[in-house]
Amino acid sequence: MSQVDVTTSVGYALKRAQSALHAAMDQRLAEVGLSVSQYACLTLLEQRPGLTNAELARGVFVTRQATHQLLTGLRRAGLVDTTGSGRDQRLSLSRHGSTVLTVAAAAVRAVEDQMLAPLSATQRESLHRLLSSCVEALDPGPPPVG
Amino acid sequence: MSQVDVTTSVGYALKRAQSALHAAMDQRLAEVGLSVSQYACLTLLEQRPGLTNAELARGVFVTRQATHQLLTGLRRAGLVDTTGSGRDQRLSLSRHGSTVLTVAAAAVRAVEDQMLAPLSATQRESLHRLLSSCVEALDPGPPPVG
DNA sequence: CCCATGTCAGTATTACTGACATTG
DNA sequence: CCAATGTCAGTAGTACTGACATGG
Repeated sequence: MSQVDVTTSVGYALKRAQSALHAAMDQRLAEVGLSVSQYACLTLLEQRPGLTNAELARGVFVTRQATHQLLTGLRRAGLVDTTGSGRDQRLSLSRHGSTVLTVAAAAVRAVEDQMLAPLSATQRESLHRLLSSCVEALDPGPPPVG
Repeated sequence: MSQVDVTTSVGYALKRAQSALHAAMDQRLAEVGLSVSQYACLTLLEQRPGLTNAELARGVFVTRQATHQLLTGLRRAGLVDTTGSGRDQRLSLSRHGSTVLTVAAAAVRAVEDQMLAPLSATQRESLHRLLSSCVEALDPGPPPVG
């Protein structure tokens, strides 16, 4: 009687969908040796090579300390290269990193395809547009990375 | 060039939306002294009074150990009552718990309303339906609590 | 001098696995 | 006996805040 019905709540459906997606991604990415967070970093670095750690952090919405230790693992695995020194250390995928990301991205795409399988192309676009509206309504901030 | 474009990916939009929603809920619920997880437990207990801890755990998709410590906090705060003993301990909201949940639910509803503000009633139903399809496509398991 | 950054360290939170007694 | 449960304990993974040196 507290005015929130789980079977009707869009928020609940949203949580369930994201949770299922994350779980599926986590499972598939584990086969490539990546966590979801690591995958997110690699994806951003591929699309925007030359980011600094701080910029990367802003791009994935965590602190620079969090990405710092993420990157420690990625560097140790030889997936990410650092060029430059001092305050201005630029990040980019190594050759190996690109290869791994290609495999990982294929796995992620497979999961996403499974999720969207019951939807038509029009419905997929609708979903994307509706979700984007929701994000903007909650967070009027700037989505892209500087 | 790894076939995943962040600006097009439904999965990314989904993650962003849920993340924004969770953050907003977390902030509002903190004013009532609840975490999102605790709120989820209270909501389920209101709709299905008499659940055991193990059933509650299945309902919120975590282990019974996780809900056990969640409940420790909720009991200490006087929000949840336990009746019965042994293996069959039934849970329910206390009078105070109901009151708190009412306030919390109002806060959550406000957040959800903000999120859905740019959407028409028809669009909200669409979004809910599309998300439900996604969940089912990823996880053909049974959603409800036994 | 100032601000952003890289980095090290510690802390908090959370859910997990393991283990065990109990109960129906 | 067995399966499920409540419970205690330890572990892991993650992101956080604090602090400090550096560099432009």
